[in-house]
Parts: sequence; C-alpha cells; structure tokens
Amino acid sequence: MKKRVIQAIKDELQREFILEKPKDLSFGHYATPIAFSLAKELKKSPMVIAEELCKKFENSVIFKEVTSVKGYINFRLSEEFLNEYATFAIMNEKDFAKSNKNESILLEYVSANPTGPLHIGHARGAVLGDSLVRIGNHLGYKVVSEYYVNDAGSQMEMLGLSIYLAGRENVLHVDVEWPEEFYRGEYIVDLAHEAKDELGLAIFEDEKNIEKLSFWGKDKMIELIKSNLSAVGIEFEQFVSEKSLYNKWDDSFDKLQKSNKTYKEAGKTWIRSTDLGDEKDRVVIRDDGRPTYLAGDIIYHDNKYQREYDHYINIWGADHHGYISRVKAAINFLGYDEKKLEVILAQMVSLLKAGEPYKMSKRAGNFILMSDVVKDVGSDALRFVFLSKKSDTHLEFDVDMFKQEDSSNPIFYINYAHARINQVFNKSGKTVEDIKDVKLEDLNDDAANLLYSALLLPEVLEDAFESRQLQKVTEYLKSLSASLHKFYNENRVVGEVNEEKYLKLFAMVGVSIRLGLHLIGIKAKDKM
RNA sequence: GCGCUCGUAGCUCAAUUGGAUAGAGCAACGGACUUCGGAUCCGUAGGUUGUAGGUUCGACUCCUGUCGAGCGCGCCA
Repeated sequence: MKKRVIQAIKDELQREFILEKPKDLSFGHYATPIAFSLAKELKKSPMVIAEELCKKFENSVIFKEVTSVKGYINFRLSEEFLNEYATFAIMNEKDFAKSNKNESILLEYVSANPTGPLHIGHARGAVLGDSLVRIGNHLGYKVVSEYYVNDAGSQMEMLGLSIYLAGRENVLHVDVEWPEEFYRGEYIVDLAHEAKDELGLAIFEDEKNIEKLSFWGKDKMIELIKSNLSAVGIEFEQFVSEKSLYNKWDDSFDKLQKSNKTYKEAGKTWIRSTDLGDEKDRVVIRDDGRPTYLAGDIIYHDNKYQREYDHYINIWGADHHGYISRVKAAINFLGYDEKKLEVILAQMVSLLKAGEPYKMSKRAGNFILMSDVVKDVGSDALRFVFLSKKSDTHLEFDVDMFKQEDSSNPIFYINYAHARINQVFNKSGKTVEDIKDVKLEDLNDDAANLLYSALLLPEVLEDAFESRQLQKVTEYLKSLSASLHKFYNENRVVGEVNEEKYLKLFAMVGVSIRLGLHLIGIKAKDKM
C-alpha cells in the first residue's frame, strides 16, 4: 500500500520526499513535510508551497483528498483503493504483507554454551531471533538461522569434571570438594544419574573417564537446549560446531597474515585490532601455540563469509558488547567487508517474583530456567512480552504478572479481539466467502479508520524488520485490537444495515491480527 | 579510570528514526450491562523527556558537558 502511495506522489513531485503517518488520522492517511525543506530553496513560505503542490493531485485515482495544513501536505486514500487491498488480503491471507526483498541473511542467535539448560536471559535473544527469521522470510528475505555451538575449550572439560564429581557425590556417595567455578545446579546431578544408567556405574571410578563424560554431557546438553527452544516454537536450520572448525585455522590464519595486521610479540601472535577502533590489540595464538577463543570466532566468521550471504546478523547478550570491535576488525583483516556484519545486543532481563529479584548466574545453582517460565506462563506470553520492549533496553518484569488473564496481559487482550471477530461471524451465520465481494464504501469514520489500521500490517512488518525493532509489531497488534474492541462496543454488526460491510471489515482485522501473531510465533485463538 | 548501553507519568514501556498537542497498559478515582461475550468500552487525574548548554524552521531523538543505573575491560569461553 505504502509503495503505491510513494510511487503516486513521486510521479507528481518528481523528487525525493519523506512520507510519514500523521499523528491524528483526521488529517489523512499519509503526510509529507516536504514543503518545509523546499521553503529555503524556493524562498517561499512552506504554507504557500504546500498549497501549490496539493493542486497537482486533483485528478488522482488513489487519493480521495489531498490537503495542506500548516505546511504539511496530507493525503487521504480513496475507498476503492482501500477496498481493493482488503479484498486481496482476505482472499489471499498467506500472501498478504508478502514482499520481494531479494537479500540473503545469515542470522546467528542464542549460541549458548552447551554446558547447561537455557536460562531466562537467553530467552530474549531467542525470541527476537526466531521472530526476525519468521518476519524476514515472509517479506521475501532469505533468512537462514544458525546456532554456533561452543563445544571446545576449557568449559567442556569443566562440564565433564562437574558430572564426574556429581556422580561421585550422588551416585557413589563419596565425599567431594567442589571448586568454585564448577557447574552446579540440579541438572548436573540429573546428568550424573543418567550417566550411570547409560554408561554404567564404573564411569565415576576413574578420572580417565572425564573426557568421555564431557563429550557425552555435551550431546545431552544440546538435546536439552533444543527441547528448551522447541517449547517456544524455535527450530534452527543449522548448528555449527566450534570444534569442527579448528582444522581450518591454518587457512584463516594465512588470510589474516596477508593483511599485514598480525605481528609476533613475547612469543604470541597478535592482531592489530586497534587500527579499527578496538581498545587493545588481541592475542590469537598463545605462546604455547594454542589458538585463543578469538581464533575460533575468526575461523567461524571466515566460514560464514565464504558462504556468501548478502548480510550477517549476530544476536549477542549485551555482556558481549566489548567483543564486537575485535571481531569486526578480524573480519576486515580476513579481507571481507565487516559492514555486512550487524550485531544486535539483547540486554539483560531482570526477573522479579513477589518483589524478590532473581540473580541470573549460570554457575551458581541460582538461575531461572527458561523452561520453568514457559511452563509457568506459556510460550505465547513469554514471546509477546519479550518482544514488546526494545532489545537494547533493560527489561524488568514480575513473573506473576504473566499469569493474569485480563487486559493487563496484552496477549490475552489481542486474542480476545480475535475471538470476538470469530464470534460475530458465528452469530451472523455468514462466512468470509459470503462477504468478500461487498464493497467497503460510505463507511463512517470509525469503520474507515479501523479498515485503514488493519491494512497497515505490511508496512509495520517492513519497518519493524528493517529497524530490527519488533516491539513495533506488538505495539501495532495491541493498538489494532484496541480499535476493534472500541468499534465493537460502539457499533452493532449482526442484523444491522451494514452487517456485510462490517463483517468484511472484521475479517480484514482478523487477517492482520492472525498473521501478525503468527509471524512472531503465536497462534491466534478463535475461542477464549 | 576507560569503553558500550540506557535514563520518558507512581510502576512497566511506546513515540512513524529530526516533524503536527510526548502516547498505551498497570495502579487510583468516576461512569456504561433490555449486550454480536462487561475477559470489553468511555471519562478524570498523572510530564520542565535525569540535568545544563549547543545545532535549526522544528529536538525525547543529533552534538558537548554533567549526574545516575547496568554491563564490559583474560592470552576464560
């Protein structure tokens, strides 16, 4: 819809302009402040310019009315135009709001270490990433989701050791001492019992088995993480193992060296990341010859870029923000365009329960499992609330609030609007097929505004996706639902003169609510 | 100390990315049930956008200072 409006205006004005939505719908559907920027150039007042420009649209097909107010030019769409869009959307729900963005995107997210279950802090990035995948693909981008599995390094050893110790303590009932940095928490004890069943009791009797336990535990943890994710409707297309990449280190290192941005000092190999704004140069090979963690990320991003996507997105926890500049520097040194990589930071989440703050440490046993919250409040509410806030703001909420089934729970409010639409159709005894050809014309202001709101979904999705700010989608769904509830309270439908028109209007609202929810991973309810 | 992110109604958050009178929900108070579901709707109240400057036709948005909060500052991952 917006595209055709832009084209129509461009045809007349013959120049670039900003198109926005007026604060108040009574001004019109779209507006442009172009007269302000032309004022200097033409040495005339914005109001005069706006008046003149309005005249150009007198014979427009898609605009019913073009007016100037205080220098703004306001456009009102014609009913034929809006009706045409609504009819298409109702009859082709799956194709509504589709677009043809021809860009491939590799989206890496979650990538939590396979050393334990996902906790609530992971949920934010997970929900954001998955929704970006859904919306992006609907808009025609080719978005591929990927999980980077950190299955190398000392943490794997630590996992093996932790299971081993837990087994000695809880299965063999031997006294053990727990070093501070070991993984604790019940899942480790559960794992130890499982290991006993699958691998036999003897596994805990010899320290030589620790490595075996670590491999075994890693696979178990990946399974666990996958099931945590699937409980909120998330599935990854690809998993990439860090460990499996290390045999490519020589290739990546060769590329790095060609950049002349590496040097040796004190027996270590460094990259000159300060040349690209990093705080300090970084070691990539230790003096004992072992590559650092950064080396793993260098190989991984080399690997990503070799797969030749148009764009790369990483969603990281905000505590990794200091890492961005060194990775970008490395990508540049590998000979790639680091600007193709975009890092989205998901800020910390603080959970409250009865005013009591939870601390989210993975090592202490004191973290909140994502699966517990899902069990408690449901996937839909979790997804909706996490998407409702900009990802870069600190989010705080009380778990108890999710449990309420009234308008304080937005997902409930939206579902209710959707269910109402369904209910009205049931009462009328009519189907979508019966009303699809009705013309939406001579509508009162409330109906016309509701129709227009429902047709905004495509541009909301595009805007939200392109700015990576999915709270725009949840805001939109809340506001569309509010409009529906308001309209419902003020206008009767069944048995009235306008019944068929309003049914079609409701059907359109239903399409946008249903599709909007679907694209953030929530299934709309037909009945409460 | 340095860096990143943030600061908007009592609380949780929006604000078309520099545009028209800064908006929702919760909490408070007052209204609407001969009803297509009142799980809803309407109204009242609540603001010097942390603070001081600057940039311009125009600033919550951009720049500088300052105060406050969170995070980061291994050759851990």
